[in-house]
Amino acid sequence: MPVSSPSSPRLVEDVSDWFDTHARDLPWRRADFHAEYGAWGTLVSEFMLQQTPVARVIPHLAAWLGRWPTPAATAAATPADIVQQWANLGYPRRALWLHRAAVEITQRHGGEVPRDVDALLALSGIGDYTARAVATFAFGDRHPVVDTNTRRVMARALDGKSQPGPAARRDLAEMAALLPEGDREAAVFNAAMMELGAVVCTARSPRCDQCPIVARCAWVAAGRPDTGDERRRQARYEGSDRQARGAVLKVLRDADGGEAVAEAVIHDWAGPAQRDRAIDSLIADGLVEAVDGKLRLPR
DNA sequence: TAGCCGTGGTC
DNA sequence: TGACCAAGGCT
Repeated sequence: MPVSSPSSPRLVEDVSDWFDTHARDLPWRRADFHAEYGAWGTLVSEFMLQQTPVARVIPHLAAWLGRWPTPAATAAATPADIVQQWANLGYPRRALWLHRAAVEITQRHGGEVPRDVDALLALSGIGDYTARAVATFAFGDRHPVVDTNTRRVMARALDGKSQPGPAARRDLAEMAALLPEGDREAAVFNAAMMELGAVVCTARSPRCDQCPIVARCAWVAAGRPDTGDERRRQARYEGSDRQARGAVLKVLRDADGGEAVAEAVIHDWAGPAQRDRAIDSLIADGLVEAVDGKLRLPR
């Protein structure tokens, strides 16, 4: 007898059925998106979705793929163009990693996004989540795809906890044990768990009255207790080096030719020490170049 | 592995 | 208002 989902077959079925009727109509879920951009489109969307909300990604994704529809086209762009086009999506190192991944795909894989998870993991900026997301959603293969939404749903429904613990390799095994047998069914279930966590089983104020598995949720059965939160808390952003880096980069993105004198990136809230620290770290990351006392986006 | 890395919306 | 949160990954 196939072990499709030993502990909760109905849970898998109900989440998948709910997804069939409630899935949001997102660009990267449309057939014409896959027909036009293939696995590269999926890969780019997943890069942008790393820690950036769906609503902010959508318009940037269309513009990006319209400009650079293939790995080869992306690889041929300059880092300056890449960082500029990334605009305010945040975490601009991701833009550089995406560019690097495009170069690697062009060099190692003949310009075709690899299907193998290990080959995907070997690309810049691709980790456990993105590698399996591409293999599953672009190629239809059967892998556990675990993001923060999936981990929260599992923590609540299966473990009776209000929030998931810190991300761990064990999450992949837990999700793998739930996956239905068929490739197609597994892909749907992966997407369904993410969707449920994103729109119903949310971090704050979950909509349990709209949940397809509320009747089998361990956390609800326990009375929705606050079981604590072991996740790391984000460092304060206001006044941080991250904010200083963001401010410096914004000046360069907005500057004519992506170039500005160092003095022009001073900010009232950042002293010269923090400014220099931000600039140095941006240079170390390859996001900024210093030439003749001027700063510019990398060429 | 813990700390770090943007930006803007939400409550 | 400020803390929390977001389809993570790298070092």
